[in-house]
Amino acid sequence: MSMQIYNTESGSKETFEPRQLPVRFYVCGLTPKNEPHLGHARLFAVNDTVRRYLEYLGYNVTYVQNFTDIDDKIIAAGLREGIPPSQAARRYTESYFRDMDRIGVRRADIFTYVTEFIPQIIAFVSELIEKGHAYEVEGDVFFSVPSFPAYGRLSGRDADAMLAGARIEPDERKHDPRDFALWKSAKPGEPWWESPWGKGRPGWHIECSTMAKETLGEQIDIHGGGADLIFPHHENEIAQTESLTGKVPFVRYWIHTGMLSVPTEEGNGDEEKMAHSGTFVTIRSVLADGSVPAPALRLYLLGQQYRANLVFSEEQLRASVARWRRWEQARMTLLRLIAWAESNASDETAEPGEPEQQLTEQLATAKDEFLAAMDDDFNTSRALSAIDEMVHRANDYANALGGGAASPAVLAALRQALATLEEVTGVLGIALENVEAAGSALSAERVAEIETLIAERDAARKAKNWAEADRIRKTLDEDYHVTIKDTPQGATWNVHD
RNA sequence: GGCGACGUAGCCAAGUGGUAAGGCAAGGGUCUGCAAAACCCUCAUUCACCGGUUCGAAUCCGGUCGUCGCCUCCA
Repeated sequence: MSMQIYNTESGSKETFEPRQLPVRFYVCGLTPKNEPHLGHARLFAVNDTVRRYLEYLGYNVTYVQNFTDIDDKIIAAGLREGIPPSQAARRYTESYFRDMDRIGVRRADIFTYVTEFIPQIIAFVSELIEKGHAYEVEGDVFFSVPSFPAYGRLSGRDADAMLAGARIEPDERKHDPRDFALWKSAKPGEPWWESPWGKGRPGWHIECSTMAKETLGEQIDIHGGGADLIFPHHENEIAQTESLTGKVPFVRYWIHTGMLSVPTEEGNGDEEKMAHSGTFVTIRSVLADGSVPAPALRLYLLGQQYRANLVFSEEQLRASVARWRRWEQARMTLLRLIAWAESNASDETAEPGEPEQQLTEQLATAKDEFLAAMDDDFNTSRALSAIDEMVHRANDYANALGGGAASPAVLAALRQALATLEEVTGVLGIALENVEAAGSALSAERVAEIETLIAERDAARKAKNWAEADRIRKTLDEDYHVTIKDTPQGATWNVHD
């Protein structure tokens, strides 16, 4: 079964066949005008997962993402904070990297900034004018929608619908109400660049057409973005690029991620799309108190098929934290058992026993399901279930292991289970250790103290001095925030909140 | 008003013709000196509602109700 991708343009799943290698993948990034919110987190986590899966399948991928670092909202952000627009853009670009690093979104191969492509944008616009697809009016340049008959192909809108539904008064300088700005003349006090049409700056839309062409070429394989960009942004990108190059299609697969909304404060069951009317929950705020490890947030965001709209829910976020902790614990258990098996090796037969064979088969079946789910338009919800199954089976196997010595077959089975678990979670970009918690790691002295106490407790337990054993456990719990787990292979511990 | 999507258990969510995955929550049990974690069992005769097609539908068709997104800055 080959991989299927739902293409917005056709409205159906299509077999993925890249035009050429590397796969050319462009994602509409954000306008750095504020702290990134959960909607951004979802968008970039989803596209990062698509990228990781393509690479997992063996494709080389060139992944490009832009920052629209000049825009009305950035100018407003600069005014709001009393800093130049460029500085506001830089500040929130840094916020983007900070937050995305935390939730495991890998850096793009190429990040493009609109302000670094002004000459190319001007050249693009000039050529559109020469080819009769654009016209200048008083320092502004507009794209002529009627010059591009295929307009509306992506969003499924016809001209009548677009005109009938228009809620804003069209600029009367436009030849057609649907025409949109390619270049905007500068108003007093705004940043500007020199152009053949006077001082001004790029309109929204043209930057993506230009930067995609400059970095990936005239035709690309995958273009991602939020579902709210289908119209007009992506419709306009198609019009600009195809009018310029004459090559169709500009994009082979359009991938649009569903919107994330938050319940309104009234609590009446209504919800509002994130970033609409200024309503948004920042990534930073969700991760602030440490109760939601960053990988668990990513797990939450991948919990639904990416095209569906998602209503943010604290309760579901907590459910994802619990799920992630179970995975994390399973990994810890495997690591612990592998260490134990390595130091307690027996020279028994290397023939795998019934439990080992069973575990191996169960994990292979679950992995097949994982791959089938990902092949089916990146159905991460299904894929997560497959990982649950792996964790489940690994824990089951671990529970059945006794003390004593481990045969080579046991060690091999444990290593195989760990490798499988890390492989599939790696494809989804979900780390199985809380790197941020590890950053506040205990000192060596502290660890030594803890291990001394554990040794004392073991001695007390061997002597069946339960009162002393419990006293030590209580000390560890309250003074060291350490939870003890007794296993057939010895006591283990971990730090809790 | 136009375009599109959706409506599955207490919550979230897979499932596009063959008899309802998974997670969280809840209840019971196993293991344990007691715990913790894990594991086992239970938890939708039913998929918004009404008709229709079919041997058979959550899945297809028609209608009704409801929700959401886009059409305007947005990821």
